[in-house]
Amino acid sequence: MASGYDPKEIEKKWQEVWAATKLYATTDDSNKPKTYVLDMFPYPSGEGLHVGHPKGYIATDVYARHMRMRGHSVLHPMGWDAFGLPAENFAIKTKIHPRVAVEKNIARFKEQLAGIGFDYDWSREINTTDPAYYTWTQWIFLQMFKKGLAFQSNEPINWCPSCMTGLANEDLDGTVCERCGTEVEKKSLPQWVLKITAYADRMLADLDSLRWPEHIKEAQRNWIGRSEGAHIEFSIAGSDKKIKVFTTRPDTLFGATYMVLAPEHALVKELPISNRADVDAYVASASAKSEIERTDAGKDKTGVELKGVKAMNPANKEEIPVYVADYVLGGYGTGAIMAVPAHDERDYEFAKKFNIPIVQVIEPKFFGSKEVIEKKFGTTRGDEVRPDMEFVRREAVCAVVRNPKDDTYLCVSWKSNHMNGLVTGGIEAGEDIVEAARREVAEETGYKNLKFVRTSPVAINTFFYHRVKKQNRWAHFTFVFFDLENDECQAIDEQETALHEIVWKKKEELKSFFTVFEGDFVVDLLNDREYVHTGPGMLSNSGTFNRLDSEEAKKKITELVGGVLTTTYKLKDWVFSRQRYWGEPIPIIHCEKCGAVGVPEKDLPVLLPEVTSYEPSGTGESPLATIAEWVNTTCPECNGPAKRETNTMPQWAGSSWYYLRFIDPQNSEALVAKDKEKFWAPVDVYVGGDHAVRHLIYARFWHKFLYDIGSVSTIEPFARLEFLGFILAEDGRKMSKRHGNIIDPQTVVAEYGADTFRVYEMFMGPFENTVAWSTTSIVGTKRFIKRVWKAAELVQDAPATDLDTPLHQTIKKVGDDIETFKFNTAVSQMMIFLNELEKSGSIGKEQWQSFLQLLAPFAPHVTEELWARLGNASSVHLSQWPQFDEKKILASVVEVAVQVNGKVRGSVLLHPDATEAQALSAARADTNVAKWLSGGSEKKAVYVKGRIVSFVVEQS
RNA sequence: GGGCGAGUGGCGGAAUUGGUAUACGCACAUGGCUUAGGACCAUGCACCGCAAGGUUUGGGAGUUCGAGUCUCCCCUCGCCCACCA
Repeated sequence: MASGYDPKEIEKKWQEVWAATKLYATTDDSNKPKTYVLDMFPYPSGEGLHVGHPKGYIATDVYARHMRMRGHSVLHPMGWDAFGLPAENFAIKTKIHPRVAVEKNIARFKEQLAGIGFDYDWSREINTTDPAYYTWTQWIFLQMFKKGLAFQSNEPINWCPSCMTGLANEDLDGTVCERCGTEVEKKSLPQWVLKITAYADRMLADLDSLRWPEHIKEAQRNWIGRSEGAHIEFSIAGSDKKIKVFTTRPDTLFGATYMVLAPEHALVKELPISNRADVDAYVASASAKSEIERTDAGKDKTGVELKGVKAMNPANKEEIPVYVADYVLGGYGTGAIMAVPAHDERDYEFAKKFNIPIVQVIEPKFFGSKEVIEKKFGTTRGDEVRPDMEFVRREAVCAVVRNPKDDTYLCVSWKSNHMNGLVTGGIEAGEDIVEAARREVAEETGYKNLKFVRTSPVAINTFFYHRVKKQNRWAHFTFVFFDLENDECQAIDEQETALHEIVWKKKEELKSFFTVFEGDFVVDLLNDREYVHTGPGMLSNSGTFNRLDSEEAKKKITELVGGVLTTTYKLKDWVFSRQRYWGEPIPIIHCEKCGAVGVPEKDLPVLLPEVTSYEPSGTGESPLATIAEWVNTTCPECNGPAKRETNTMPQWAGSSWYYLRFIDPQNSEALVAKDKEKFWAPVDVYVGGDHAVRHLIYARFWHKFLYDIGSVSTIEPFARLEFLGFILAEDGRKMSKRHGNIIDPQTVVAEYGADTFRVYEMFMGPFENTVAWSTTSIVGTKRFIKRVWKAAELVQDAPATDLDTPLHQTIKKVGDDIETFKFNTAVSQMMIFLNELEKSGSIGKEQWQSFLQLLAPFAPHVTEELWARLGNASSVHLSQWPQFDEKKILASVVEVAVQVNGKVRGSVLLHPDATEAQALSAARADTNVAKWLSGGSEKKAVYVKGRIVSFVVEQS
């Protein structure tokens, strides 16, 4: 009889054994395949860990243990991202040195982690605030400085008046500081900036090679925000000044009917404006407005015309007005736009409000090639464009007739070829468009009392093959909207009646009803009275460019007006200085004679000096600036008097390369030794969530730089990324001190044991899902572990043959599921196996060992104990992962459901290799199936091997 | 407004990718064992129905012998980005 399951005792015992035997020491053993598994390392906050933090750590632990059992050399390290504002703000409040607070927090974190039973090799622990670590952070900065990728700038930056430091765009939450929520200001300070934009295209392109969740890749793309377009200059009448704009749509230039300058734009001050007072007032009110108000996309457009100023549209040489408006942002593109109200919703809204002309220059184009039609309808209908035929262009009209009584639309359905559409027809020479539409409606449908509502400003071009006229047609459709006044009908020509029938359809039925391929567009048009066509198309009202495709026109029109095709990014260069104490000193010395000089590499690290006060000066200088003996130094180049750079690096610096240091944490010669880097890099699986987008951008940027200077051998740092879903408190809110709903993992481990805790976190739901903690549900996994404990009593020498199939299915599923991070179903499969085991009543020793091995990555302590009790001398965690036998996965008999007319009427037991004939006859022999078959004549019978038998019976 | 994703029992969630929907677990119910139990064991548990049977994966249509899964329309929710020219 085994004694009762006591997690406290066995967990402590094995953790001590593992530590004493250095069971998890990482070996750089290049004879084995390698796996590098990494969590986003934590910031050791004063709050300690809550049960949400270890979820990712458990996942990587399971994955790492499993890969080790599969014979891999495994690197699974842990460390601390310990620079940053919270520790510093705490220091300001308490006068305790941030280093002291950080050490204390780390000790607490380690204590909390210790009880969970991770397989970290603590000899590789790193800490970003350790001089032996940050010397290499500074070294990387120096290499960037040498390559001109780190440079000084005086441009106005975001300044948080509360944190008293400059911030990168990425540190903002909209327009407020993401740490303290204070509205940021613009401030001009000398800043260090990293040229991350130089890597934008590579960061974009190399995403394709990564095994990352699509939504994270998409977030990276959005963050980089590449857009291709052109810079175009507009001259100003009576001035030599020019307005330079960036546009992604140079093809719409002929439709640019006004221009807008951002309130911050330099020209607003410089131009000879006759209503100066109004303009200045507007600019002042725009800058006074909180940026949240200003950038709220939903709000009404505001702006003021610059009177006395006219710009010239370089395409059609027309004079157009210039406005200042805050819907144009100073920080993007050139801070000025050409406005094309016909093809941009924001410009449209503004133009409507200020009565500015709207000129359509792009007409939607629907080209009915064979491919397009096949893709949309899955089949061709004979109206596809004939590739070798000329097009005959016709002016045409499309009548949109609404019956206001029941809100339905008049449609016609052609009998001969199943075409469903609206009433359309050609416009006769000299005929008015609206008259033509009325005539077509009357001829085709008989309705004659129509109230004209509007014509759509947007015309479209449809290219198709006219089956009756046997020619390629290019129909230029204008839309005319009517309301039906009454049902009065005139007689329709019999010929017409024979061709088609009339149907009234509700708006929401139209999309599926239409079989003309411009149908979707027509529905959009009637859904949206203010429809603005922002897509591609065919040019109109554009002089010699008319009828050109918009894509081609982009280049040609840019050339015409002397513009330059160019690419811009949302991503801005990275403002890299912080005016704070607790960060890596930027290793630069300012000399009056030599300028900014890099600290020689032999003098690294530039140690963070001791200070008496951690307060930022508030003048834009860091606390370091107050330490004269540290600041004053000599220039490494001319030996003259010089001053140290007093700004520090942002918290992101240390985390941008830490994954490399784990590979070779003690190296004092290089940030990582080449051979070790070659062996371990890249990170095979990287796990995290939350602020991942920015961290990933920065780390990828640094990594690519390190690749360029030969420090690393891979172009990307993280080959595979798994996104972590968070754990919420039981009340569904985030766990926080403020809500008082934090659950400490130590409490849970003390009450349920580490193995239960680990299995529960993996079983809670899909790994990427956000799930609320549940103190009631965790007992389920506790029961499971206890039942495993008890099942050890069922072990016998002889294998239980009835467990062969479930065991081998479980081996396969658990292995596959760990590989794909589907831990919840891996656990559930092991529960299923345990149920089978208990039902069977006995299990062979070998089978039991295999099961323990499968469970070992999830519940390392209890499995180690039971493994040892079987007489194994070495650890289960170093044992070899069990192999499944394909043959044993297949059961010797399978239960196959039998359907009659789609309903399950019985099931039959079949050999997996049974033939269709055998399956069908067995199915027919089932009494209940026979009953349902006897009601009629059998039309069809299907057998899908091992799955299903399906009969179709026609009732007689 | 844009992008991405998701809607399955009272709850967390499964479903070999088009093949018996609701696995596994929680909660709940009944019974057992117990001095006791927030321990353990057994049974039941999508819905309607005494049953035969019928209905059910947000709603509606379609393709198919067969749809949670594929196609179209509509509704709801979540996340990220948001006047990016």
